[in-house]
Amino acid sequence: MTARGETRGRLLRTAAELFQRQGYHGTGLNQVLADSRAPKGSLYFHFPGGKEELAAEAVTLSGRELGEVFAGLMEAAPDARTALATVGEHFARSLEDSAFQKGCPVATVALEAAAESEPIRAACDAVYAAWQSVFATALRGWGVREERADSFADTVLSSLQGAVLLARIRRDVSVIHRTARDLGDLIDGRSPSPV
Amino acid sequence: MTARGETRGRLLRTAAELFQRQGYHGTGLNQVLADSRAPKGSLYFHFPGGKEELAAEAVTLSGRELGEVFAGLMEAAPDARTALATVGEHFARSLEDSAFQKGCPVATVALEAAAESEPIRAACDAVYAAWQSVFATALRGWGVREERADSFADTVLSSLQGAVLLARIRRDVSVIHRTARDLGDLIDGRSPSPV
DNA sequence: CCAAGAATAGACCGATTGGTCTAGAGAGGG
DNA sequence: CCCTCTCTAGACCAATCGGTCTATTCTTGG
Repeated sequence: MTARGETRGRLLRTAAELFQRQGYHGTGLNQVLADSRAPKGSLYFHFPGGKEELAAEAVTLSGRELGEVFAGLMEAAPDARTALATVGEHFARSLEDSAFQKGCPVATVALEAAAESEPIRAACDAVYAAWQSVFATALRGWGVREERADSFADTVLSSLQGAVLLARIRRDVSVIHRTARDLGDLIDGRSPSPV
Repeated sequence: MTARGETRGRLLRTAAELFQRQGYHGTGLNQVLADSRAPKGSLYFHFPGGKEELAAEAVTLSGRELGEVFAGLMEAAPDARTALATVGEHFARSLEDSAFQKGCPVATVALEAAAESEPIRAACDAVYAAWQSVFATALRGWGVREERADSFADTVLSSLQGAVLLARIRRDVSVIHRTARDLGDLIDGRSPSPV
């Protein structure tokens, strides 16, 4: 019937999706259970730590997947400007395709739960660290000075996170594209491109 | 005894503080009531719309106050670089003074509730629009080309929001300072300053 | 073929949630 | 003085919360 570990995976997927849309406290376990078509016993069998453990793993999962998307986009892009535009486009499409419900899969849970749950905070921290590393590696490949790559990658990560947040609230993705372009200007070290 | 409207104001203050620290769904009305030393009847008398109306007004309040702080800092700073450093310093101190519990008073509630409550979304939207306007005005005063000021102000707002988010998760404010410096570089239109 | 462990299934729990409702205290104008 | 309106006070409600527990159904190795 159900393959080993399938229920566990389905719970994780459902949880990741719901946490991304509704946040940590805004998502009830009963909803996760119903959407996963799993009984409560299975949840606490696979995640003895309860909601907290489920959230930490869900964030880790979506973070790893999105990180792999980033890495792929970085590899395919010829330069920083193009890469940032592509990443911005990815977030913009995710927002628009979900009626502005799905922004960053980490940010909401991070802000909500980081103060009260160390495991969740650590999971979010690890995801952001991995993303930053992807950006830093790519920037080095495009000739950014070694000692500046990490710092720049942080700025890229910050700006994108903020832009996705703003876009979600405004229900308008244009801020993402403009921010991505400004980041390109910054990394190229040239004066901002005229509009 | 209690002056007119005093209870209402106390409820708003308490709510703003708790929502900033714990988010919308993470904060129960009973806690707001207890911290405000107000009975439930008063809450629903002053805020017939319940929790939703309370949150919208609380976000508006803290947003306006922080916006005034921004305006003051902009006015006092001689140039964009200095101003951004000062704003970053303000957020950094808020985080450190609160054991990384108090980041942006809007972002958490915005991400949590924007999708499910239009009044709250609109309130957050208005706060961000006001902040953006403060930055844009200041940038124009520092010689940024008129048609670029609004767009730059958006990038500044995005980057700061993201940096404060990252700093809170990492429990390390350095990303705020570095992002503020990079923003200064961008606006000055010069190559990034060597480390 | 059967015993043992893995996993499912859901009833059940106390606590808490946001919200409603009735009663009465307090103050100000007539 | 007293009536009226504002506001306080908190009991009460159904619904939902995250979590525990026991019973049962699979699956698999011996």
